[in-house]
Amino acid sequence: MRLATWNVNSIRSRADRVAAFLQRSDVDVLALQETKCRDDQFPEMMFNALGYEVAHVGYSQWNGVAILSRVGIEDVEIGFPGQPCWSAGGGGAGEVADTETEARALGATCGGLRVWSLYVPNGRTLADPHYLYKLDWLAALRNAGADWLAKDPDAQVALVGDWNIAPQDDDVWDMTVFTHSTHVSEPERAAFGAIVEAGYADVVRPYAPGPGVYTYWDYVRLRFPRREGMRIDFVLGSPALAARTTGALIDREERKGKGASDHAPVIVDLAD
DNA sequence: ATGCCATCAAGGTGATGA
Repeated sequence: MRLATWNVNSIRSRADRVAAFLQRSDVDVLALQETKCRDDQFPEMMFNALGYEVAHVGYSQWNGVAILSRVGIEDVEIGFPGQPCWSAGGGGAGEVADTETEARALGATCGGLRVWSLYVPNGRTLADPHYLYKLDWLAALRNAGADWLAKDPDAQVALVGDWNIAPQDDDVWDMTVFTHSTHVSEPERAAFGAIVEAGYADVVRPYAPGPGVYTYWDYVRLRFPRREGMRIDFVLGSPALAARTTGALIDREERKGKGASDHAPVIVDLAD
């Protein structure tokens, strides 16, 4: 089975590229992030025509996650247990809390594999409330993930998507550029490490070692041709899933040309 | 060995991204 994850930065702008990628790469299950649309706007029929079933959650032009599968989609779950809500404006006396669970996590069982398509909050800046939200979100994900393995240590679980964290210094092209930035801070790296500690291994890195191996390149300042990127998209697998992994790759080709997402797809091959 | 910011909704600009 072939599993992939891709932050597409708008599915409506990228639908043709995604369809071509599915066919070219022979992917069975594809998790998407940043679809940037509501459910009724998702170009589902185009993927149905290629043999894929679609599960999606999106409430507005922000966030949005999906799973496409040609090996079945069962037990679709919007959000993971304990997923924090984003809240703003609710702190002061007399203020009305503005809270919502954002469209950042979608689970589904595809061909016996429990897949979670995840779009971890960006964090914005170290001083921004969104940064604390990001850390809370990751801590809650760790707890949910630990729970799944406590209930079934042999579960085949894939936590995939845009983690918005560069866990190692080699995962950015120049650490000096990221001083006092999000994505590389110790609390973020600790939060990512806690999920690894809970039993979810990066199954891609052994097959795509750095330095200089990235999944994201900013649109500005020739970042891609200059090979100035970040490794922030990951497939973390439970022990049973990691044991099945036979290969992995980051598809840099998809970052090339007009109309590319700023992220490249990450692909994992699993033994049948 | 790629190509010099993109996306959305709303409005003619602002928010978001990492």
